[in-house]
Amino acid sequence: MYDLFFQKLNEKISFTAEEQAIISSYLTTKKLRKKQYLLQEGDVCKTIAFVQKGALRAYSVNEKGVENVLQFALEGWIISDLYSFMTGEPATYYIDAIEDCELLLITKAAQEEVFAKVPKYETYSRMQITGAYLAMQKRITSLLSLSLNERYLNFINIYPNIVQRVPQHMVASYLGLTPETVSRIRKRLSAK
Amino acid sequence: MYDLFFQKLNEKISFTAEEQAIISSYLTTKKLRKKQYLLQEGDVCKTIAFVQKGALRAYSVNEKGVENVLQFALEGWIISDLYSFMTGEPATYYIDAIEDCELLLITKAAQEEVFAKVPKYETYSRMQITGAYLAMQKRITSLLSLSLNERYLNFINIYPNIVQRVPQHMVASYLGLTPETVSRIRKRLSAK
DNA sequence: TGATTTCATTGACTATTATCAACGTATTTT
DNA sequence: AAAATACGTTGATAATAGTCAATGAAATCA
Repeated sequence: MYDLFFQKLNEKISFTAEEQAIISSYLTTKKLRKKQYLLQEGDVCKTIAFVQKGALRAYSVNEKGVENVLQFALEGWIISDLYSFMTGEPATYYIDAIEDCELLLITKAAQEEVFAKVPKYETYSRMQITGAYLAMQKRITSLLSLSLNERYLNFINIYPNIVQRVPQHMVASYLGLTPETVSRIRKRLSAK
Repeated sequence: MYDLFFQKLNEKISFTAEEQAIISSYLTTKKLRKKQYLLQEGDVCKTIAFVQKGALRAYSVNEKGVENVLQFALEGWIISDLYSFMTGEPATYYIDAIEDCELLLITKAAQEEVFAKVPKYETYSRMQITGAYLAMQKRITSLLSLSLNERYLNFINIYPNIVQRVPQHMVASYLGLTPETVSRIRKRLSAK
């Protein structure tokens, strides 16, 4: 049932069967159909979601209605409005399903009980957020120092599976480009 | 001696005097003169540095010799090449002192012993990196969705103290702009 | 203190990408 | 199955920031 979830955990730290049983007891499952929201701006984000199946994105919408994609999540990834989750403040972005999804959810209260009962889970959690921090740092470096061509190439190198499953205009938004520009970059690249 | 350091810790979680004594015993101090390196590209980053006094920056240098500022750190902040620190791989960026600095250092081995002896310190560490992650997320949003004017204004709003202490061309680099562009933005803003 | 280097500003020019609009195709909805 | 919507591509144009170069001021160094 929770195979992928524990596979990911055990890649970083090994958990015993008992520990896994304790953790499991705090998880709930949720299915989302394509285009459904997991979270809407203004709601408080009550859970962190682990993706068992499907694809989601987190995005904000500015005054002019322009969408900015902050994050994608595929199988094995985690997605949440972490600021809202941590503070209880209303969310500043939306999370919705790009494909039909199966998720595992954990609430803040549940997470804290698991931290208390299975300290290794807090270590895992620290390592997980550290990894997310480092990935984000790479993204900033890519935004600051690469040409648009390199930025796109770098992206499809790191996330080949995203490019195949996500509409191009969302990728453009993630990269800070217009859809037209991504289309032209692809054209240039395919000409070579 | 370690006043500022424990002040920062206690803002998030309170530590007893004993706990603070244990943690202290794992810290070392280091002074840096302006322009000295804390870390050079290619070295393994052995420590995380807490800034007691002064200002530093982390930056990478590309093939053309262009510097890209990834991070600033002032009093009370933490700075490190976390990827190198975590993995033991050679650092991909430099850290140097913008002003004379006084630092507290903790090695990876020391950190792990402290995690074992004072579990709360791991909780603190998780919260600290989570905060850094969220700050970085805001920076990405600023890079993706704000006009250059707004980006500069947003920066001086969040970090007024950095603008006063750091050369303008480093701020420009942090914002992904040329020094000329920042100069023109400032001119435009002062005209209003 | 005088010399040297670093830094910020300004102007002229160029390259690049966003914007706007139109079109054809694919996908979704009813 | 037909209609409506969403998506990607292409072209023309405009706006914007980068590049290059020169200057003066400030900070650093010897």
